[in-house]
Amino acid sequence: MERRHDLGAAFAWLTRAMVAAEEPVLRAHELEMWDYAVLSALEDGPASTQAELADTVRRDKTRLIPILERLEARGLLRRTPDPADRRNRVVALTGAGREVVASCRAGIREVEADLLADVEPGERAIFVAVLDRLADAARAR
Amino acid sequence: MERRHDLGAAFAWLTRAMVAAEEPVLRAHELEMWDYAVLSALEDGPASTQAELADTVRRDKTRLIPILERLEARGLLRRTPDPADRRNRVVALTGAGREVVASCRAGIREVEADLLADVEPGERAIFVAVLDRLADAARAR
DNA sequence: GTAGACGATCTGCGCATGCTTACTGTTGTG
DNA sequence: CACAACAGTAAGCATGCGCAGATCGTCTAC
Repeated sequence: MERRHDLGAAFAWLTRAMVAAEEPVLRAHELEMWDYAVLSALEDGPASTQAELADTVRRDKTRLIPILERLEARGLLRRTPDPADRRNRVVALTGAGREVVASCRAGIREVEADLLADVEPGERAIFVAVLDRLADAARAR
Repeated sequence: MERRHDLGAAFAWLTRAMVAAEEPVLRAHELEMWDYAVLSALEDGPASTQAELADTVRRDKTRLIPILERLEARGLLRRTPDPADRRNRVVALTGAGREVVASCRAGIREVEADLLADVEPGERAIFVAVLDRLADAARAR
């Protein structure tokens, strides 16, 4: 019987550690973790409704609203009424938002590199690839 | 520039997914997640103080107390005053506790196997090994 | 056109969390 | 012996969370 931590426990610890390690990066850009999550989700393209955006970032749609307002007030994103269905508000990054999230990501990549510094490059690549696939699968559920 | 999720986001999603997937296993043993975490932490040996135990499971010591009382009432662990320093209560698994946690772990290993089912065995071994090492490092901080 | 569905928003409930304070019993140090 | 430090316990506070309900404006199907 192999002797190791439960995967769930390992994921939980690493989540905590990453949140803590990334906090200075986000604070340097005056962003909360959820702000970054939202901006990051919009990088692949606008969200056609706020409800859809709430779903992709796994956050309650009512709790998402203050975040969107803050980010819009800072000029990082725009909410435009959808002319085809005026119930919807399309959420899209602005140029400034794209810059901020790119800068954040660069900082976060450094933190990640630090975490993985002691892992041999070959194993590191496999680890990251598998993690990415598993995350996709977990997200799809 | 490689196109992938942030590690932190991946860890967070997988944590959620594992908590959800393991819930039926724990419920079958009438355990909360924290109950399992406590019992699991005690598997390697008794905790010489409750504060130390709280620290290893990363839980506030005052919040740990009701958990310990519940588990002790169910006969899964024992809190014995330390004769050498009667301020301390040594927390140790009972035989029943050891059985329950072993049974839980077996169920959780199945859930984990399910998660990793689509990963090729060689990559799976590397992934699990690296994850385990990273978790240890994150925990030590 | 009327009814039902849906998106955005607001408000509030219940729950879990980490922290803080306070109290008691115990230890050991000066 | 007195006093500071520490473990265990209890109680309270502020925060953040998901979720439910209500409202309003907007579609869409009949």
